[in-house]
Amino acid sequence: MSDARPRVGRKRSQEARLGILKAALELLGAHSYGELTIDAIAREAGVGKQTIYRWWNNKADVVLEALTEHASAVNPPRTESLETDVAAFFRATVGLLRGRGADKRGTAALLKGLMAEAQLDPAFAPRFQAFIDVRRAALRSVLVRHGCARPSVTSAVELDTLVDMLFGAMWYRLLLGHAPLDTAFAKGLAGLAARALTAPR
Amino acid sequence: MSDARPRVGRKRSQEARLGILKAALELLGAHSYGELTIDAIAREAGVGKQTIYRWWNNKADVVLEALTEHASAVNPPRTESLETDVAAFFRATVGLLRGRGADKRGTAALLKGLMAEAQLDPAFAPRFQAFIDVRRAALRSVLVRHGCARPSVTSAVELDTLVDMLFGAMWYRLLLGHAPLDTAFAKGLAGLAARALTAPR
Amino acid sequence: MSDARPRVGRKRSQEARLGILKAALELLGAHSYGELTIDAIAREAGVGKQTIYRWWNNKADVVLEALTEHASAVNPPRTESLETDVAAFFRATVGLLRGRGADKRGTAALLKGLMAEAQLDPAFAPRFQAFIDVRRAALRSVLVRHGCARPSVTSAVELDTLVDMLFGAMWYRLLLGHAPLDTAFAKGLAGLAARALTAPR
Amino acid sequence: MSDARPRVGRKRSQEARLGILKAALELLGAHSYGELTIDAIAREAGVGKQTIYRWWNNKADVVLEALTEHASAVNPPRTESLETDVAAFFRATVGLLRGRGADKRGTAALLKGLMAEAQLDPAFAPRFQAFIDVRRAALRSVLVRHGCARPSVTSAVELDTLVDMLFGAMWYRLLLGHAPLDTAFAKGLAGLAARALTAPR
DNA sequence: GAATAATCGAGACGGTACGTCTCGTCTTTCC
DNA sequence: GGAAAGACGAGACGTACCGTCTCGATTATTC
Repeated sequence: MSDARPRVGRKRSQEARLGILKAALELLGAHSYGELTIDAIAREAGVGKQTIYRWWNNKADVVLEALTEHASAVNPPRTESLETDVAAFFRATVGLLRGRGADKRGTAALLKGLMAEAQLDPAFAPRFQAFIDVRRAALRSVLVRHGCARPSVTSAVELDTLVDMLFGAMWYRLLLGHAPLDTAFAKGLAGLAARALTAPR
Repeated sequence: MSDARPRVGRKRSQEARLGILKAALELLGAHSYGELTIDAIAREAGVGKQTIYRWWNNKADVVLEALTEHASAVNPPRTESLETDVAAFFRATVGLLRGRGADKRGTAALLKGLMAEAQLDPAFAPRFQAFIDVRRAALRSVLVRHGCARPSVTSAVELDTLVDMLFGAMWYRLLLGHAPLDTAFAKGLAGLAARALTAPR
Repeated sequence: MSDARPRVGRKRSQEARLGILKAALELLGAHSYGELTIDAIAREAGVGKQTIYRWWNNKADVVLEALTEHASAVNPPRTESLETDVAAFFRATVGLLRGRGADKRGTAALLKGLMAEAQLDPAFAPRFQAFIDVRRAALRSVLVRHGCARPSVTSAVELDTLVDMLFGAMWYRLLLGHAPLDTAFAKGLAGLAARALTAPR
Repeated sequence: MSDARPRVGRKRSQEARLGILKAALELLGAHSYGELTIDAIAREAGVGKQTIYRWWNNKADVVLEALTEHASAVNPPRTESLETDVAAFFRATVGLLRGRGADKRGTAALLKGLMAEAQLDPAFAPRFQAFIDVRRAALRSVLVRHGCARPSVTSAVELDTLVDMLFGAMWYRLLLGHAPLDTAFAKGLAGLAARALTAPR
């Protein structure tokens, strides 16, 4: 199953790999995603450009891996309230709670850049898609757990639509920035979702 | 208010202006937004690059103007059913009904490109925002008309959240392409929205 | 005959052109030809790389033009003695007399580099050839003037061979550096040539 | 004198050594010297790059060794005529008679490449010099044998100059390719040399 | 026969120049 | 003064080799 091909030759340098991811995040802390450059990453990481191109296709791939590496595992809390769970979910996704150092600008800028890149580079889209799908599945499981499992109430299609509405609203605000992505918003979102689920047909 | 500046000298060539917008749309029909280039637009339109930069800031501005020029006025139908109205709205926005010629790939690619640009170019973001706001206001007015005006039922904040959910879901699918943006989706969306509005607190 | 094509558009910047040639010569004064870089020339000249590639094919072309621009016209002195003329010719070619400033290392290094490039880059060879041909023709005319015109004495083929011997010896010493390229050498060369011409068959 | 260092450990693989030299020559048969690459040699020879760098400094060193390995010993024929000897000498040097297989393009391309490298790489120059010196000494001995030994006729300096003229002419034509390096040329060269030696002062 | 040591094929590494591309500006000539 | 043409400075792109390094495997020698 595993293609254990690289048995000979020098092994991939983890130092270089982590250095590149770290450099990407640090540069994203100081400049916008659009200003990020493979050249700059290589310079900052003290690495040859070829070492980046050997393992990634472009800066979007690097940033995506930096994000997944950096992001803690997606295990949303299992509380009683759907509102709380959804809010926690958004917090985890957008990184409302800023980290230390390089994370100054939050994960938001990073996510926006990746979404932009997925639009401009068709080759990157599926990789970004896969990242997104994990989140979608997680949110979906939260909704299922909160009592939308009965087919009589909500069909699978409706469930997917609801996931799109929730995540869609989040991304919409994230991308456009016309309104804050705060807890109140998450609560309102969850409330509307709950009412949609419990309303009589 | 009116800066009556261009009183002397040659007048702006409408031929050039329309040629540029037309060239941009035609090129977008053949290639992706990311591949679009100011140089290519100028070449295709038989125009000097300076003529473009004199009136627009970058390709995103050109494309945005081409879109607004091209897009028919936003006047969604006023039917009895919220579902129908929402579906019509989406059709008008995304251009589900493909046009002829340059519009082969639909407006979808164009919108995705503009959203991407708004993420990467901070200067373009507000202009794109303005374009978006018009749509948001229109959808909001549709919702209001369909009986969500009573403060007892839905607060203004909730209404905004609902708009974000509807438009968000649409953009989410548009940008990620994980599911079709068809009429069924529009109907499902509208149905969930209606139930959220009518459910008991 | 003259392709008077570029009638519109910005004209070629002579400032840039001369700046590039000057930068190339200055860098050659400080480093060897092999160390010379298009990047460095562009940086030194304060010029975009594309401006170099627009008018030249590679660094060899730049250096060749810098050399011809810099070299004064080839008009060897017309003295009575063949020895003197040949010596003067070599002096003019190799640049035994060092110039001021950028010419510190003499033209020698430059010529060696161009000859090397002509071996490595087939596309450059004919351009270098043309440069060489001018010199060959000039030396040949010197020989003719000094009494080798009588077909009874020297055939055209022999004359060519003699030119190859004279220039060949010069280049041989220039390229290998096993012996000095001084006036004594030039005199000895001319003496042997004169004897070869005047010897009985 | 002998640095009996490698007393323990694995011995140098002659298979690898010969494979590298063979690969270099074969690649030189198919491409120009300038296109030759250490990477390509290693790949073609099925050898690690380090194995090349352990024993040679760069591709010029490899090619030079391939040449000396490949070249038959320099023992020019001792005939009565100076013309014949010189012609034979050139044939042996340039390899006018093409070999079979890898030698398709003759030794010419190889020699040109080495001369070019000697100009660009100061570290390689002396090694190439040594190769050249052997040839020079051989040609010189030929001239001496043919009666130029009497100091009354030709001084040592003049003899050196004559060698430079002969070899110089050959290299000049080899490098520039403006005229063929055939037997007629060799004969003409030898004839002029003979006349220069026998002419009265 | 184990320990030591040097070589081997493989291939990743840091570095650097390459030649191309697009950007947004500037200059020229024409209208 | 606008427009078409096109050169300009700037700088990132992705590729190609360079010469070095790290692997694990393979011979030799030495203890």
